[in-house]
Amino acid sequence: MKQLDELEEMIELSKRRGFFWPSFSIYGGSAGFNDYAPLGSILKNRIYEEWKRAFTVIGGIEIDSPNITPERVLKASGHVDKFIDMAVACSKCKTRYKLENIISAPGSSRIPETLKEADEMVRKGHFKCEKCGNELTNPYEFHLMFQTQASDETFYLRPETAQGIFVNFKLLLNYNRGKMPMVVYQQGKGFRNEISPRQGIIRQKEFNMAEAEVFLPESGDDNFIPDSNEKLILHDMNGVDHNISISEAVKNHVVGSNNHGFFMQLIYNFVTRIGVDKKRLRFRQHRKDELAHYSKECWDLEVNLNGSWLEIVGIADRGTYDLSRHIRESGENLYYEGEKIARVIEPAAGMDRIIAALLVSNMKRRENTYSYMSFPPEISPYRVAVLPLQKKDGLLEKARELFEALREIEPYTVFDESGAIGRRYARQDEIGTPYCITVDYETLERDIVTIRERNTTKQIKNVRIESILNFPLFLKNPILKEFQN
RNA sequence: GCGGGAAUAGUGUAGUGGUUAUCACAGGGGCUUCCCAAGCCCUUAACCCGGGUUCGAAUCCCGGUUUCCGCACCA
Repeated sequence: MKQLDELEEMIELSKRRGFFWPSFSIYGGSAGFNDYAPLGSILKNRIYEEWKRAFTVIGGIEIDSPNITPERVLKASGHVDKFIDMAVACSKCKTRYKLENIISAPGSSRIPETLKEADEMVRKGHFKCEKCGNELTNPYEFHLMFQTQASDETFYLRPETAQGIFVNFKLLLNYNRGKMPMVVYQQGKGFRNEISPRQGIIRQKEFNMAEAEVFLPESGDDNFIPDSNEKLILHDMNGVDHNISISEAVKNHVVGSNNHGFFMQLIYNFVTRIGVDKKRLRFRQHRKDELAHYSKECWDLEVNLNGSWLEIVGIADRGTYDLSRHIRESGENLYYEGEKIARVIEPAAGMDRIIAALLVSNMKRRENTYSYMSFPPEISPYRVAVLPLQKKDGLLEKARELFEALREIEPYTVFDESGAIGRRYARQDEIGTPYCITVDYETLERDIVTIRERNTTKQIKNVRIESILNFPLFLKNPILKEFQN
């Protein structure tokens, strides 16, 4: 078998065991789309639960708004103008240029609004291809948002979930009885017409995101204060690495505000809590020239995969950009306390990339070369497996009886009777099931079983069945604490 | 989007014009063992799609799709 890199290995495992796979494959597939398979679907839900938890414990509230968004909304947000690029390709050497970059050269004019206008400007400008010197002609539009029509109105599939929150600001603030700061989060799909989707779930045309809009009072910086002393790597806009805690980073003005720092910390805690390897993480600050049209300061949480850095969460300071725009375009009162406009910090997570990071982080290999997934038990798709030591002598029936009972308190329980016991442990290891319960001859005699832990392969013998079934949450069972010693 | 490789069971692969399409792992069944993918037997399962060349195509040619690597793009 050829040597796979860690990403290829993860993709291979995902297809084989059922975390995710390419969509529509019986019809030849379609680039940039993937299905979450059965295990991946559970995993994704688990991660969303943790995301919700992280924001709910600080008082956040959740909404769920449509994917299909009227043009007016995205016009106001700036996406319609910023997301439809015009480009020119060199007819000789095929090099492509963004029209914006070519025209906006020396002291020149505004950006054209229509294709006709662009064509005219390109003709007059006599722009030359930088590579081969050929003259550039025939600009074309490049849509980064998917467009659709309904009853003569133009809609787009949303490129981010954020706007669904901004347009609801007034209703949300009213719901929140006027209280600021206000934290609103949303999970859902986002859509971008990527030119070249790559690497499974890492770059897709339709993807899962989770965003939170943190609405802050106009002034002050004491609403949320980071308080962790854990040192992280902060790679600033000048390319300098700071190995300091976020609290220190705020004091040293590496990070712009306490509020911003707090949410960087919250995101870091969330991502590491679900099991992404700390050693693979760093924060990287956006340079001025790469900031989004709405953003003043932005820190990406990046994960190291295959030796290169990949953005998994962005924490952006959007300032008052979005609310101001919607106030202007809609004419609605999106102020608080009269004339004040809330400032916004936005953590925006790419859930699919987090899942990729999680899978790669947890793929472990034993000395005997067999592999296991070291997910935290709360995150593992299945929490426990029930295995008869063999099928004969009533063990199968006894095990099934335990399985049926256990499933009532822990639905994510697997039953596996086929093949040798070692093979079944290995099977559960590969999908990350943290505990296996084995039913053997002593179970028949004395109602006791053996529990085996995934990461260590250690076993606890002589566990009474009733002491398993008496706990409403299997993972909270004190018996499992023994594995921690 | 461009350029170059590639596409064969669930996964990884062998196969340079005529094969019953190779092998391993995984899966299912059985025997054996009875706590870590052991062994033996049986078994399920594949040539990306569409055209063309040819008596004959998994194999050669063209187009498409997907995928990988570069370039570009990534608000």
